[in-house]
Amino acid sequence: MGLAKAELFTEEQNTISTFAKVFGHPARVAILQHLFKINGCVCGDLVNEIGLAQPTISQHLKELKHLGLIKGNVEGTSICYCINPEKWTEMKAIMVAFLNQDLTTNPDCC
Amino acid sequence: MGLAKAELFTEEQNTISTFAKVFGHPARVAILQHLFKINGCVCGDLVNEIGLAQPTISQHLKELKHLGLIKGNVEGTSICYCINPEKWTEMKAIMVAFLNQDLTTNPDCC
DNA sequence: CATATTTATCGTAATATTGCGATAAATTAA
DNA sequence: TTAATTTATCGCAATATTACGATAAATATG
Repeated sequence: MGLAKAELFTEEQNTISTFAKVFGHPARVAILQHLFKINGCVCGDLVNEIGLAQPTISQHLKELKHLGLIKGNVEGTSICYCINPEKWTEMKAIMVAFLNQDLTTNPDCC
Repeated sequence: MGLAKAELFTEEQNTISTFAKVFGHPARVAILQHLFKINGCVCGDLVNEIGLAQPTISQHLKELKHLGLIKGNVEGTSICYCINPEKWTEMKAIMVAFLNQDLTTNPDCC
């Protein structure tokens, strides 16, 4: 049904999957990598950098902004988007904790 | 159109988004956390642990297995699934490198 | 072999995501 | 104000994901 039953899961599990979901499209990964590489950027640059149409890029930016991972400020006729360091750090802590679950105390059972 | 244009992106970007996608559903996050907590498990246990139907759990396990993050061995009438430590470590290195992009050299521009 | 148990697969319905053309909205400049 | 520039939103089509009932497949047990 294309619908995750959020109420079945812990808040942590839902948070992890929400962050993971936004990284689940290569365009958003590319946007974030580009934002890290330069200091802020406008949507127009991204349209050239990535090969997707302007409305599509705008939509991906919206999703990243909705999670707070990027923020945008109006700068004349264009908009300057950049990483939100505080939110990125917060997200990173959650994701790394998930990824760092101890393998050594769970030996291969199979 | 529901279809990511993989050819527009680098192999790294596609790899990151593929791993992220599998973490983009709370049920799969819950399955992995459960597998870390105990030493291997069967699908039946997961059906009780999580509130989803058996075919649904089986489908999620299939996706995790397809990426190599878990492996399953036949054990009588049931199947013992567990984390694949090598693949987990490989995935972790890729994801952590993405998450660890340097924030300090990219000061907030907005 | 027949039955029970466990997991996988099939088929289908409901919902979500992706992509983009058309167009609106916002801002700057002439 | 008008025109140009840039980004956001709308609307739609195509594809993907999620969930699960029904059922098949595999294995163990009597």
